[in-house]
Amino acid sequence: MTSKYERANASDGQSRIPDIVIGRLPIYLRSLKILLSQGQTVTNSQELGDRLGISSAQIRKDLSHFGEFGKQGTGYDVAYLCKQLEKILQVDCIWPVVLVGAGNLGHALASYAGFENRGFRIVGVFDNQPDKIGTHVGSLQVEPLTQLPAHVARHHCRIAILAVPTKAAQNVANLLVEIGIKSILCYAPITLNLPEGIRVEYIDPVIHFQHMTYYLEKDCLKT
Amino acid sequence: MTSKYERANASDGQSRIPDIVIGRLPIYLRSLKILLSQGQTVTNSQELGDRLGISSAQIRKDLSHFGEFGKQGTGYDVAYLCKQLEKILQVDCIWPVVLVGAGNLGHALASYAGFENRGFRIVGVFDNQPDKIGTHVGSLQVEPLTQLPAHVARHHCRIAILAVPTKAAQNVANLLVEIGIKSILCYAPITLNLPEGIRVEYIDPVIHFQHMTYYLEKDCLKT
DNA sequence: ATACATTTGTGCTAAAATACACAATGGAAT
DNA sequence: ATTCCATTGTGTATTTTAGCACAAATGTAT
Ligand SMILES: NC(=O)c1ccc[n+]([C@@H]2O[C@H](COP(=O)([O-])OP(=O)(O)OC[C@H]3O[C@@H](n4cnc5c(N)ncnc54)[C@H](O)[C@@H]3O)[C@@H](O)[C@H]2O)c1
Ligand SMILES: NC(=O)c1ccc[n+]([C@@H]2O[C@H](COP(=O)([O-])OP(=O)(O)OC[C@H]3O[C@@H](n4cnc5c(N)ncnc54)[C@H](O)[C@@H]3O)[C@@H](O)[C@H]2O)c1
Repeated sequence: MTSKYERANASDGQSRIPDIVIGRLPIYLRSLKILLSQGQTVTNSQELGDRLGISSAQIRKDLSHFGEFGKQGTGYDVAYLCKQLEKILQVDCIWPVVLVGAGNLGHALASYAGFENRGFRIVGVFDNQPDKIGTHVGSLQVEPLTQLPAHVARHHCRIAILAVPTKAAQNVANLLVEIGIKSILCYAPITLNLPEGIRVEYIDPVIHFQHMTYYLEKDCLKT
Repeated sequence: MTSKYERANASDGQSRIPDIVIGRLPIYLRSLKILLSQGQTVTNSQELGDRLGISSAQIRKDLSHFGEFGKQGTGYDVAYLCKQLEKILQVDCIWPVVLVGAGNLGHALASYAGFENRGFRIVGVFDNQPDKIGTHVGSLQVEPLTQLPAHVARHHCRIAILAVPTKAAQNVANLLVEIGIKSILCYAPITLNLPEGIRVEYIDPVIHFQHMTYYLEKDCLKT
């Protein structure tokens, strides 16, 4: 579905940076931006690691894939490292995102104010139920699914949020791919089957719960 | 060969099963339950792997940590493997969960019907804003935060969902730990600092988006 | 009964990820 | 100017994770 290594290291055309490293960068960025908002100007791999529960060596090695951002003896300039990470992740801009499914979850997402200052904006909300269409969610109005292709084309959307019922998810995902979406954040509790080159990430709280319960002392309600 | 399995706690130095293996079991279970609901009685590691984008060997090896569940030449009985995975993950029961934060996201979660048949039930919703208290979310009524400790004790809750604003998240998390919560699913975009032994899992859609954009052709709005 | 087709469970190998440890560097103090 | 200290960036070692490949088991067809 998604090849793990797609982008070359800037300094070496051959080498690829492990996806697991890329996956940690947004965590670093999130923490750095909190430091920045608190007025801290300098940090170091130890401090950042302590905050995140990651070893300092891990952080240094991850960053070293992309360049030298720190100063020996001092650490990292918070604002500078933020900027660099935003550039690496390509979030030094605002990506337009379409949201499909204007149900309970869709409403929460559409009215969420925390996307914009981290690089994303929901530019359209779509549903196939007549009674949903025209209703307001956040600052947007729900549009019919038939408008989705034109909307994606007009806004050059490459990212979609899938917040439809499980039974509709695969079909809607197929449609999204057909009209040019490259990355899907899927909230439906199902693994989608999509062509190579389409990246799908999943959010399913129950997966997290079931992971947690493995480690808990059993003390739950009998069924 | 080892038909017994042990809980992989931190103290369990000898025979602990890698956390990454535990993390895949809920994915297997989710897929198996879909097969089951479609009436399929038998599957095999190849089919399951194809559906999930995981190698068949990986699946067999993961399962082999816990026992022998398959039949050579045939594969796995879907219902039986489901039952076994539910037992291993300790979701052959219903875990009571408390939800803190009755905002947009809290509403979506509280009214979500998909928890119960996968082992979880939200038994209380809490908020500290007077205007939220008493309002209905799903089938529950929002209670004041002051009621939380008694509620957790009464229901023997060990799991909490944290859906409060970022700036309140750490404080509320500290409270949750004090009153006996062992596992937290945190929706606030922040890494919590909590004592050893408390498990926290995070859901932050922006982390997923920023991971995706690394691999996308840059074609987003300039800021 | 025998041959054949499948698929598991697993010992071993390969690859990936993480941790260690330290030379090199920059800044502060004396 | 020199010493001292903190911290980076990275070569190497260790640990963890994934993949390979096949004997053993099971069912089916002849
Ligand atoms: N609500 C939650 O907190 C929550 C939690 C976990 C997972 N989920 C998952 O997220 C998804 C959405 O959940 P929800 O609670 O918002 O459900 P919902 O039923 O409230 O909303 C689903 C929306 O999708 C629309 N829809 C249905 N078929 C469609 C189609 N073919 N094309 C476009 N729109 C379509 C419906 O009209 C509805 O508005 C579900 O898959 C659910 O399992 C939700
Ligand atoms: N809405 C989304 O789709 C979405 C998406 C991503 C992340 N999040 C995150 O999830 C969290 C909740 O988001 P939301 O959109 O529901 O926000 P919200 O503002 O709608 O709701 C937050 C709720 O928490 C309550 N609250 C505040 N302080 C509290 C405290 N100390 N104790 C108890 N309750 C308290 C508020 O009264 C409010 O009801 C936030 O951290 C947000 O960043 C939300």
